[in-house]
Amino acid sequence: MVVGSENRLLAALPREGRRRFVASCDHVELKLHDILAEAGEQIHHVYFPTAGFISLIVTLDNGAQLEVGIIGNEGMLGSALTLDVSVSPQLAIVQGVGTALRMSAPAFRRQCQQNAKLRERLARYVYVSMRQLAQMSACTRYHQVEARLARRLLMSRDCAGANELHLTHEFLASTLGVRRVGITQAARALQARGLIRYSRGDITITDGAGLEIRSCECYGRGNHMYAQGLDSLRTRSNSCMRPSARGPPT
Amino acid sequence: MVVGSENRLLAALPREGRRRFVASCDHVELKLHDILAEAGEQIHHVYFPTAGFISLIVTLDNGAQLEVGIIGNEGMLGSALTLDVSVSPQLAIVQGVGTALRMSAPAFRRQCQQNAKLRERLARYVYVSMRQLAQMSACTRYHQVEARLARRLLMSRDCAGANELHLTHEFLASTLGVRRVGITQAARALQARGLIRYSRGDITITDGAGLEIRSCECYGRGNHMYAQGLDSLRTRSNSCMRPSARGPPT
DNA sequence: CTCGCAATGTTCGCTGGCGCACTGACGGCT
DNA sequence: AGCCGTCAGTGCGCCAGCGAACATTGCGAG
Repeated sequence: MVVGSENRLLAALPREGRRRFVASCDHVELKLHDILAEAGEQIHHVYFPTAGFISLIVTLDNGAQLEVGIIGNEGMLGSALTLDVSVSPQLAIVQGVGTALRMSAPAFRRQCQQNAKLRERLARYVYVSMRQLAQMSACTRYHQVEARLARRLLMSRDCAGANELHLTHEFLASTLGVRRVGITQAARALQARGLIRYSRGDITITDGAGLEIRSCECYGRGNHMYAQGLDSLRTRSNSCMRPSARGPPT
Repeated sequence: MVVGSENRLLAALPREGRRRFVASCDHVELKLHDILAEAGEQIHHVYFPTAGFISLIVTLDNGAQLEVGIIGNEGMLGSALTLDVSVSPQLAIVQGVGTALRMSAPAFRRQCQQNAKLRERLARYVYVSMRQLAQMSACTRYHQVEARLARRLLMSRDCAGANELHLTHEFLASTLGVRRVGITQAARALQARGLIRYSRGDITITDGAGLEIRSCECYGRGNHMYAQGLDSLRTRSNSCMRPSARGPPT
């Protein structure tokens, strides 16, 4: 398969189990702004993105929203089912066009029951997700807009697998929970340093390494969490805080 | 057993399984500032508080800390083990003196393997924890100090099972990730409304209902999540956002 | 009784981000 | 051509919370 057209959560499964799993899936397109799950509603399908990404969004009573996580080809939407809960914890919206493997909730339950290796992988994924949520909390609290923007752009890049992104200031503002003007300022600062270029919804990362430096530690930590999730968290006692590659683009 | 001396996560287990489970536990005291787990380190024991509570804390590179969750008698410390991961995701410190049932990690793994009902309960708990983390993220981002303080006091009350709390401004500041001065201001505002009284580390909630009104929605939502966790999340499609009682004190 | 310390009260200037409103630029559609 | 919608730039007043001091109070140890 072409690099990037694979879901890395499934890629780590043994060949045979993966074939059976994928055979029960549909290949679907992720269209911009598709709502794949709503907070508190039943989960009908699980999604394993192979390209593009999905935002997980918390909505408060006053209507304020905050992105609490994104799901790219390193993860899945609907992991609550692995916890035997069929209610979606958050709103899930496609924010980066792409494709995904989709499976119905009942079929997914059956696969989980039959496939121990799958269960194990997914349990790890849930664990990593929890760490990410906690890290995001602190990030949102303490880090400044410019650093968070840099982090978010890098994460988008990793999901998209390309340095060219289609993200408007307006959208980035809503995901980071700040004003659009705040993004404009931060983006200009990054552009002034030659790290990105942008125009009318197209953002190009021109210096990924530089952007990492301006981004907050949460980017590296996140990568490291996923990297850990891929190998043995069971036995090791890792120091757990060193950044590492989640897979820079082509 | 005396009300409040029970861990509610275990209380929901069938009588026989619970007896076997508790038989493998030690009864231990939770002493103030005991560190029960460190971020990235091995989990040696799991804890089921029966009184008091444990803070989960994320630490950033610059040393800034933020409490991302608390564990009282509705939960457990070490749930990562149910995900087959033995590395603690966060720092866990006793912030409210009390008692807990403690079990070694290997024994806990065995119990999980043998006891399907236990696994089911714990999976639910992990799910609820994830929702809480996400909610906290948004709360920390958008809600003001006074409302967050009110929420935190109510949560402490529920854990302690009493309206008299022992919490200094300094401590509350660190958990909410704000300055001590911010707590002083917020606490004075709450006291002026006659909702609490405090002096030198002793805080008394004098009007719990009033405090709920001043607190942010996250308090009610949290309670509702736990309440849901106790009954069937599997089949229902709940609207999921109505507050309800998590158990006001005696 | 007194010293020391923990806990709380208070002040002052600062700043990051907010809310709002308006402007300008580009591009697709009719 | 003209229009409209999307996207970005700018200015202005505002405020919650920050950071850093310093003052006060009450309690326990010696």
